[in-house]
Amino acid sequence: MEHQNGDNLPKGVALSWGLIKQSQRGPKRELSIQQIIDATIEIADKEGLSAVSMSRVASTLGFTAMSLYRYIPSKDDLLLLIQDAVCDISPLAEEADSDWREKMRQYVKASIEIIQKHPWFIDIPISGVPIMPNQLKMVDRGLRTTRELPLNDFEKMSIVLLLSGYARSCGLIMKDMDRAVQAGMKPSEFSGLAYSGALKELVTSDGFPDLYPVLMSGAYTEENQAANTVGDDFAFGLERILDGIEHYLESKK
Amino acid sequence: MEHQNGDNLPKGVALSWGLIKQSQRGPKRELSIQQIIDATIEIADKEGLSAVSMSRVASTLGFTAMSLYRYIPSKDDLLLLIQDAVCDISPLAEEADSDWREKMRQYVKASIEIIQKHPWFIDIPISGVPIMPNQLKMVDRGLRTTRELPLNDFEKMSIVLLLSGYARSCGLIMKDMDRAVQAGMKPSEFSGLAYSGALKELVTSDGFPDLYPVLMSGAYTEENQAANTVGDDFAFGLERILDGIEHYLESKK
DNA sequence: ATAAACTGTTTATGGTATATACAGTGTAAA
DNA sequence: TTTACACTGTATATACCATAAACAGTTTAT
Repeated sequence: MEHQNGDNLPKGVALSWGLIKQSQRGPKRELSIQQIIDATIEIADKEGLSAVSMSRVASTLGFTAMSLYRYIPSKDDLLLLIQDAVCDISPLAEEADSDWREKMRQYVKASIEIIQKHPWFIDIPISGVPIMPNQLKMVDRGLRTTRELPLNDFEKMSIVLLLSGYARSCGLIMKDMDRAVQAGMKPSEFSGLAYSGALKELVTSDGFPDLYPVLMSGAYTEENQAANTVGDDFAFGLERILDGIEHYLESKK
Repeated sequence: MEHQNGDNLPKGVALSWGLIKQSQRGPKRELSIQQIIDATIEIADKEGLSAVSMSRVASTLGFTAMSLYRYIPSKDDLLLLIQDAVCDISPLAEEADSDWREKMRQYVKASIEIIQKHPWFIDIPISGVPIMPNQLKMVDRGLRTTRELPLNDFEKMSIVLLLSGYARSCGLIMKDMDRAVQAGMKPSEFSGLAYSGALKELVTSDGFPDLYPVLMSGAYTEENQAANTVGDDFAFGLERILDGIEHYLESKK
């Protein structure tokens, strides 16, 4: 039996699980991984992921760039760590006494909110199936929405994949909208995206027969709707997913 | 009326639309944007996105790094261009005489295949709503699956969002699986992901009550299934989406 | 007391994207 | 034909970046 601490994990992942032994000798540490993560998130929130560099993070904390490497193996690991950090949803909303549809709605909503609070989240490419603690907490919470349902494990995982993928898609678009609004566009006159005017000249009815009417009507760039529009669209797609799941549950009886 | 060529577009986007004027004077160009794009894709396909640098691309073509800047404004633009380039699905499969469910299946399949053929695709963060020609071709094709359906433009866009987001989620996971298999893991004995052993020691039933059984059964890391498993999972989620859409269509009657 | 193991820093290396200045080249206007 | 110009690809230079290596100081175990 292998009772190893699972050290074949990437170092950044091992760090996030707290699997790093700390020997006693040597001076006390003046920094902590948490401080580094917090500082990095603050920079990324304010100025975007491109503003994050090792020296920038370090100087924010009053240290040199190289000092960070006593705590974190590489910048890529740091990015994984901040991605995992913002997945911490410890104080999760009331979810006890609601049906599975409402639980799934809340799960998707929570996932989207992470992206909205931290738009850089989506700029960090997903390297694979989640294996970090808070990300797995999210998966756990997603699975919880299916706890009472008569589904096998594969079915449950597929549903979580469905929901989280949808949340990611919505988060991406809502991030766009938020950014456009913040950039000073009045929702009333131009709540759509910045390039809708140009697109309308480029998208022809010949080359894009099905996109053309949707673009012209403003539905593609969400022009003629208030800020809650995407919220509505978001809800629409989600309800279709939930309907599909419900239909499947009924078909199994 | 503004009959401008829509020059408020980002330069890389304008390039992809062929909106760049070409004056007559000066020496003939020895390169072309297409050559650059092709060379970049070839490098990325073989060695991953991290192997792509301006000098690497240029030297592959027998030129200096700076020469590329006579064709492409920046590396970021180049990445957008290759992302759009592989979205070219001109020879699209038979889609004429099939019902909408089958059309949607084919659309999702085509989207996933792009990611499988070009695993770097998902490593390029999506900057926003698609505005490049081939990406819009994909959107157009997605909308086409809804042509015969009694839906308004917003409903159609929501459905395309649903389908493309799901394709992206599946593509991500299938990319993982492919990579693991290529790395030499025998599907029979260990078709799961590399870290499932470590995870099983870290994910406790207290902290992850709903994930724990799923992980232990092997469903999370897809251990005990052949390579086509994800194909099955992929199909499962998609059928739920389609059921949900069908349910909605019926409810409108 | 001493050696070991750690700390943060300094310095150095090789990489990156890309601004700028340049010499050559083909076309358009004189 | 001459000349001016707008382009070409290149060479050079800048400023950044991640991070390896060497270092001097500090705490603890022996």
